[in-house]
Amino acid sequence: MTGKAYSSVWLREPRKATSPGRSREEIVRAALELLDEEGIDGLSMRKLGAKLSAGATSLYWYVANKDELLELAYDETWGAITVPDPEEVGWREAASVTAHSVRQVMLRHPWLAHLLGRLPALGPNAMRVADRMRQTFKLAGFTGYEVDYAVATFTAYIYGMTLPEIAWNATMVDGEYDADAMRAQVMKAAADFPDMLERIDMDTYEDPRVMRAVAFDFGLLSVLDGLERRLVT
Amino acid sequence: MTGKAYSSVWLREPRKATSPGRSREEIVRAALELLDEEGIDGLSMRKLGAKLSAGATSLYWYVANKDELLELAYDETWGAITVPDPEEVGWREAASVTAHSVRQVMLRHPWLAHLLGRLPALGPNAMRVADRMRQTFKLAGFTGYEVDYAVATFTAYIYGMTLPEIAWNATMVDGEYDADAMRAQVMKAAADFPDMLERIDMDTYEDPRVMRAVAFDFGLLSVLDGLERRLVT
DNA sequence: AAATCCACTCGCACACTGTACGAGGACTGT
DNA sequence: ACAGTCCTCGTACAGTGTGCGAGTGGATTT
Repeated sequence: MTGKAYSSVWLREPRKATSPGRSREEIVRAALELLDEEGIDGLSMRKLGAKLSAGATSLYWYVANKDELLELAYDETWGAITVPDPEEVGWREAASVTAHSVRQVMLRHPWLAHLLGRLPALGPNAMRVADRMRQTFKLAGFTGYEVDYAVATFTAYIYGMTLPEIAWNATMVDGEYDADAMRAQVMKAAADFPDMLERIDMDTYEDPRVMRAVAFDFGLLSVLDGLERRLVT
Repeated sequence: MTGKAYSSVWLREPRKATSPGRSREEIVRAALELLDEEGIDGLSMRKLGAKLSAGATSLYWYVANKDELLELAYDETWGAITVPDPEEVGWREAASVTAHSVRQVMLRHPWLAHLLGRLPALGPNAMRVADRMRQTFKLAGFTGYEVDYAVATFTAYIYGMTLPEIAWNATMVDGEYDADAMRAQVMKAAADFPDMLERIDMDTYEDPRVMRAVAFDFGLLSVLDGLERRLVT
């Protein structure tokens, strides 16, 4: 027996927008605003309805449920990602620009941290980016499954690096915590590990934003070098 | 003016367990069971209370709130991670074993996907692992901030690679979806991208579990090679 | 022995969530 | 005028985390 068909917004026909006022696009746009302003918990159907001067349940005409709405908003952000044509700029440059672009978009929409890697990325924008990434690593010289492995490694690095950065921003920058007080407390937690203590002490003299950016470049260079090395042998 | 002090379970004194019956440890253990069995949404204070034959709000004597409970459960899983002494086995071997161990633990506790990179990892177990990782990359030859960059790159890769794997398992393995039906639908979503279609077609002939493992090793090798390359120049 | 204290339990209540349902309104084509 | 379709939304339900305050039982102090 076959199981239930996998269901995603992208696998169904959208409702044709007959009414000029309300539309799926407008709802998604409003949802994005709410998400950017108040984060993932700030988006509730009631609030979204109010923002659109509509009843909460009216939205269910355009969107099957909240998850579907998130899928739509999710794909929308993929649209903002720049993926240069690798044929023009070379694969390393293309990969590098892509990586930085993904990071920037993630930092601009911190709520993505809760969706990335959880939702299937089947929307047209995500597909476009994924396709371009494949082209990039094909041009680099990968073939067969190794194209996938390379893309997976590359994106894994970007996600894994940016995710904690978002979390950090959420508690420290937007949050209401005092940096000095926090460091003092973290040092208490690390009391048993002299090396970690020394490490934390170093933090005092550096701008964490800059550090993050430098770390990202360092890691990106490493990952691309490591991938390139798979090609020569 | 100073902001609010950052608050985490680890930065407070735990309540001494005077009562023999209920204790913080027992609550965390029960929470872990619930999380493993029913996932992150399966854990509610009421359900957890019922499991322990207690009222939901009784737990608040031992734990300040749900987030704190999650912090405790979170750290518990770090305890299961194997980090070999790099002095004994060499840094590459130590890193490799660590990476695989983290992946295994994550796959065994899929709910971690919702916490990793979101919660600060300040618990004793997480600290132990972090410290060992630093030793590993110090032994490799990194110094100063580069130790951090290397560790961050390394862990970013592991998280970023395993996170989507967990999501995939959740929908396909534990989920109720039919693989063939899903592939057919995904192909529809990728209709505009001939290269992606070709790629999806390849999937038919491979065991995805094996593919994931191979991909992980491929990427790990790349990352470690890339990091090693930072040392020689 | 009596009184006080404190560790602990928990029922109730509040504000909030997603969304199923079904009654209605508005507009179209016949 | 009637039928049908598109669209709105009030109400309701089952759930969530958790603040509050009353209550209980055992140990400590007077």
